[in-house]
Formats: sequence, C-alpha cells, structure tokens
Amino acid sequence: MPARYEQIAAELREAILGGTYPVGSHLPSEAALAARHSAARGTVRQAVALLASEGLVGSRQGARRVVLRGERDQLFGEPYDFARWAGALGHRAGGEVIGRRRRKASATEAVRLAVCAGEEVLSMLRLRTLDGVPVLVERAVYASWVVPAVEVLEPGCESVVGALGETAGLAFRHGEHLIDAVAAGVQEARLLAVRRGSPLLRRRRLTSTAEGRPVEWSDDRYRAGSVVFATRSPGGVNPSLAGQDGDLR
Amino acid sequence: MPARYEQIAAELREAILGGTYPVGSHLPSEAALAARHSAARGTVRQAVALLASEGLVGSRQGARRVVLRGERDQLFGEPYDFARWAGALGHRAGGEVIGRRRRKASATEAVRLAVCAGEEVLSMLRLRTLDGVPVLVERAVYASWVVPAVEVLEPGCESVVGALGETAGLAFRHGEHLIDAVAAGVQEARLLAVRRGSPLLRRRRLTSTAEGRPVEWSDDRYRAGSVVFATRSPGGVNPSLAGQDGDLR
DNA sequence: CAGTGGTCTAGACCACCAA
DNA sequence: TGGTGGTCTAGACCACTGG
Repeated sequence: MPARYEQIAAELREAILGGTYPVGSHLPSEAALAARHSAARGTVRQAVALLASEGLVGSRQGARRVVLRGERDQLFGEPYDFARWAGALGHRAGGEVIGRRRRKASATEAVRLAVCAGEEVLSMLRLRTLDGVPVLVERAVYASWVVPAVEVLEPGCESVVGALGETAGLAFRHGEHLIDAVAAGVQEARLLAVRRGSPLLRRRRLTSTAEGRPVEWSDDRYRAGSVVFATRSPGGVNPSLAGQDGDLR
Repeated sequence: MPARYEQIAAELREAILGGTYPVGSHLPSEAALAARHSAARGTVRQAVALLASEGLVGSRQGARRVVLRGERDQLFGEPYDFARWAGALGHRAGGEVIGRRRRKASATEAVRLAVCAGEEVLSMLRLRTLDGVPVLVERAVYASWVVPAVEVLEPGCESVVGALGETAGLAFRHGEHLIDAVAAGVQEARLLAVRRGSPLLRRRRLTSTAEGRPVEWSDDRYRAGSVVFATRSPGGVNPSLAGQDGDLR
C-alpha cells in the first residue's frame, strides 16, 4: 500500500500526463487538493513536492503552481537495463558476451565497489546491438558477493541486473554516473564498426542495491550519434575536471 | 535571512565537510537535532531532506542517517557559470566572444526557449579557456525578452548569467541537459586546437528562471578529456535514442 | 525491546501575488 | 485585499532497525 502522498501524487501525475492540466495551466490550490482528498495540507505538499522534483510542476510563492511538462520521461530513476530500455522504445536489443572472467579488483574498482583491494571480482565484456546495429561496448565488473549469482546465469542472458532481481530478489538503483567523450580504440572500432579515433560517448555507472551496497561498476561506450543522455537539474549535472585517465580530480 | 531549516542544514553540512561526521558515521537523531536547535522535528526533517537531496546523507527507516560523502560537489544545482566553476576549482577561466548577433529563432530554438517561431533572439559564440588552454566552444541563444539586458553587458563579460542575476535581479536554475559525443568540425578543431573529427563532449543545456521561464539555450562542446559530467541517480540519467541531427527522437 | 525515521494531522504566521 | 505557497509548531501512530 503506497503512502497517502504518493497516491495523491500519482493521481495528479496522471491528470497532468492525461491532459487534464495542460502545460502552462495552474494546479488547484493546496487547500483545494487537501479538501478533495480529505488530507492535511502537509500531506498534499509532500505530493506536489514529489511532482516538482520530477520537473512536472513549478511554483512561486504567492502564485498557483504551474504545469511545466506534459509528457513522461523515459525510465524514471529506474536502474539501467539495456534490453528493457530498447524494448520500451520499440527497438530490438541484441548482443553477445565477448569475454567473461574472474580476476582481482584493481585499486579503482575496489574503491568503487567498496570491496577489499585484490578481492576477486567478475569482469565481463559485451557488445550490445539495437536492431542489429552495434551501438555499445560494455565493460562491467561485479562485486565479489554477487559473483556466484551472476555466474549461474546463461551467458546469453540479456539483462544481468534484471535476472538478479528475479533470482536473488534484489532491488537496484543507480548511484553515480561519470559521462565524457573518448576516442575509439582498436578493439572498440572493430566491435562498433567505426574508424579508430572516432568519437564515443562514455558513461561509467555504478549500480547499487536499494540500501547503497555497490553491485556493478561499468564502463559503457556508445557509438556517437546513437544515444543522448538527458537529465534535469535538481539532482544535477556537475562538470568536473578530468585527469589524464578520464577519472575525476 | 535564510529560513530556519536552511541554517540547520548549513550547520550540518559544514560539520560533515569539516570532518565532525566522517563518511560512514551516523548523524544525531532528529529528536536530538530538534532539541539542540530548539526547533520542531518537522523543521529538522526539512534540513536533512536538503542534505539528502545533495547526496551527502542517506537514510533507512528505523536506522540513523548515514554520512555518504565528505566532500563538496562543485556548484550544487546552481546554474552553470563557467567562470565561477573554474574559480571554485582553483583554475583561471578565460575566453573571448567570437561572434554575437541578432537573428530569427529556428524552429527548434523557438520550442526550447518557448518563444514564437521567427521571433528575434540573440545568438552568441564564445571560446572558453582554462588556465589558457581552450576547452570549450559555447553556442548560446538568448530568449527575446532578455536580449536588451544581455546586449548592454560588456562583450568581455565572463558570466552572462551571473551578470543578469545582479543587474536584472533574476534567479536562475537549469532545466534540461542533453549530453552526447560528436566529432569536431573545422571551426571547432581550429578553436580548440584539436584535429578535425576528434571527439568532443557535447552538452546542450537550458537555463530558466526559477519560475520555469526559459532564458538561454546553449550548445556547449568540450575538448575530450577536459571535463567529466557527474550525476547521481535520483533526478536520473535517461538514455534516449538520437536522430540524425543528434536531437531526441 | 527501545529508539529511529516515515507518515500524517491541525493548527499558525508570514511574504508574496494578482485582481 | 484575499488567496496562495513557504515555513514552523506540537503533537500522533506506524514500520522498521538494532542490540
């Protein structure tokens, strides 16, 4: 049973996306919403704060809340799942595992995954395709404590995170993303069918359990022009200086 | 005079960044904080919610709040300001305006800036340097209603957004970002001193007033390796398919 | 089990906006 | 000037955590 304010937020969200409150129009006042739902004003405020954090509505002291957007963003805050993402957009996801092996964690990986340096992790290289076109080279490293669960999966498994959620009953969320541009190396050029040195969009991402325990640290490189990352500001995008290895300084 | 909850948040933030509460340690309970500040628990909750939204602390029902990070992220949720950003990182920002002219808004720009198609906007091209090294080509378009305020600024003005905030008393925030990788064109290669076709990190961003009125729509291209964009998940990063022009589909 | 955060209520005062 | 959102208070009950 969702919380009361989540129900109210859901109802308002559907009304906005459904056109009851068009972009630019005003939401009912907090007092009116409270009366309609027989709830306290504070509860209604929690609901609209949720919508504001999603960028759907804006507010100014003294004036009614305004609807800012009328369409849903894809995949709100959900953990990254290539297969599901492609499916939701009406495309066919494919791919193959190029390599998979156990090895010791590097220093950086140990920090990212919050494991001891030198502990054994599972390293995996895969190529992802969209409607048969190669678009992504993924280099993932899994924390030692999930390695057993990952190793029993089919090598052709399309979604490791999705499968872990089902078999191990784990809930995931994303932690951090580091996004930059790099030039394609020899291997990447071959896999993605581009020239060496051509631009790739790199996203390094950390997937954690809902409690904040790191599960997967991955370096994903997309062929330029195939995807765009979109974010809204609260939760923000922070430019940072990069060092020679492309990591933060 | 900042609000009470902002004062409490600021005090806690300083304590965290100053090492009083190291990463992994627990914050005092809400009840304790409320007593210490002679405030109601609700007010304390507003304060810690602010810290949580900054990613500094995490929480689980039933357990004390945990400190997640001990360092400040640059420019939290603040509107983008190249000069201030560089300064905060201890680097010297420079640059020059390459071109500035009025012209009619394109269809895309009209949508982004929420102005009528064909309305007159101000287009500006600038090169930004960091410690003398060129890192960024910025192509900004300003909405018609701020053009007068922008045009009176010195051409050498380092921060348009900052200057507008002072002269026009406007508060800004960022709306959306679209991030991808592109190959350097002839002009960009020359300005950034890289080879044509080499990778650039592109960020298109929309700056709006606090009420959600669009002010500036900009296409920023960074030399690869100079910056990394970092985001945390709530507020999320959503991969989307790109069309031929790199815009969303 | 006692303590904690998550939710909710029912008031209150203020600054600000629009008419 | 009346309505609105922003802030704050002082309670309450619950679900969950930890020892």
